[in-house]
Amino acid sequence: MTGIRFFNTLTRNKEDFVPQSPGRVGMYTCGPTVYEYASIGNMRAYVFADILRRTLEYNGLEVNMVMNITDVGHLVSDADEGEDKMMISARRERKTPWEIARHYTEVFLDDTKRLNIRPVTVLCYATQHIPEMIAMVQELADRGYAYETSDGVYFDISKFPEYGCLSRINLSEQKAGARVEVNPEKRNPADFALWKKAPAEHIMQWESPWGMGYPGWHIECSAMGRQYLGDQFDIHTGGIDHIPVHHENEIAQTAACTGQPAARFWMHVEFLLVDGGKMSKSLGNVYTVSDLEARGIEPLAFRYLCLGAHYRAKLNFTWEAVAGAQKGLFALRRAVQKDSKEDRLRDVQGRALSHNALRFREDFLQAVNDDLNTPQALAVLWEATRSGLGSELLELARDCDRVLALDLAKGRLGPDVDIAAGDLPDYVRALLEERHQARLARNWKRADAIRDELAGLGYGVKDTPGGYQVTRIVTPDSH
RNA sequence: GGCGACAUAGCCAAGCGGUAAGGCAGGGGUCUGCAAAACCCUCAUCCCCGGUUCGAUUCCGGGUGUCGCCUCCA
Repeated sequence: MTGIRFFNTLTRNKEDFVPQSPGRVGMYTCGPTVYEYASIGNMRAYVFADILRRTLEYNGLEVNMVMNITDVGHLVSDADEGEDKMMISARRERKTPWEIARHYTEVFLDDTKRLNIRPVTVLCYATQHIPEMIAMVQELADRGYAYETSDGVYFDISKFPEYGCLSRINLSEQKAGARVEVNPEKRNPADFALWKKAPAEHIMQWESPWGMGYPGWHIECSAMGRQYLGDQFDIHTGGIDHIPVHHENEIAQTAACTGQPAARFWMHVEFLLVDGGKMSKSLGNVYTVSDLEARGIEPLAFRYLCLGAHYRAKLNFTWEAVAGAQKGLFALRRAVQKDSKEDRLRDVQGRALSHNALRFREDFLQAVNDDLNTPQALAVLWEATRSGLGSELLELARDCDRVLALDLAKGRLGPDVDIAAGDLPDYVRALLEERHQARLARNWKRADAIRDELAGLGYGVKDTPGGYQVTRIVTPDSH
């Protein structure tokens, strides 16, 4: 079997990946803070985590994948300043934080579904694990890593000399407080909140040894990761922006309790850029999966776009690029399904792949196992489409799709959607019939005129040896 | 100001010591009344300048440029 190699942020090296328990992998993915709609930038991170999970499973490993939903405690600033994001959205939308969380969680899960991201094994909500978090904060306090201030309980970074091991940051070189005023009660500028004492207006608050309050964002992940995966698990994933603060803090918290940095492998996805720069609200380019659909781009075309770039490289999102991805995906499916007539299909299904197809499968496996080189994996599949595999190509594609999840065997084949004849308005049917007669009479002029007319009405006609085919034209917005 | 990443054809991008994967777009062709689809062919010497090497897009140094983090964010 081809060995799996992953880039580990902790060591900055590609390393052989071997699960600590044979055959089983425990992984934790930092989930969304459900205070607004997730952008396609967020979704890239979850597509990545999904590809990682699927690749492990493709290798025959059983994956226990845990993801959190942060529905409390994520403040506006990671420096523990500002308000809880949930509270701000609640005020803005005149709803309770609970309603906010429920709504955005639902939309998020729906988006992941449309992107063919498999449901995780354990989806855990921060608000449902408060006791575990309190226990961990208490443990840190008992071990001398935490101290109480007037507004909360903080982690004392000076007690954890390894702090910075992930981001390789030298705290003494950082200009903490250069831009934001540091809480004067903090012993060290980079100390972070484990527990925040809640002001009366904060709706989400719980009883604790330090009074009413709510957990810090970082302790949420540490506590839940530990609860579901143990003191030391295999992989922890997240966005590259989490390296310096969130994951550094997670490592500090867990290691202070267990002596181990939570996960053996830390894997991080790069950012998705939009038009060469960061997406931002002020530029109005924070797109969601729904925005893509509104422009006629199917969610899976975005997934295809993500797969076309390596996860550790920045990916530049442009409308031209997704449109290209959409066309490429259609073409790939067409190539795969070309020979998938039902009878032939039944013929090949379940049969072992031929020597030729197995070679492609091996190349594909090698690509994804090499630190998830999905661009290379896609190239292998494209190569296979024109290598004369015949109907067996479909079986190969099905197999690859266990990782890619692009609906290769059943997805849409083009921008136009076929319509059943019965759904056509009478006048359209009349035009079609007239055109058909015109063609039989070799009256090309009249036939083409009708085709144009139908196009104006939103219907496409294609002539095939077996007759004509009608489609509803849903061309993507050309922007 | 401090730290870091990246720079490959019109676009999205692999490769990272032995003379550049793949997709989209473009050009040419086969087929079809035309169109669509399909198929075939075609389309780059890798930001600049030095250095190391038999040999560099791939390593080192210096430029230039872009992006990011330090402040919210996957």
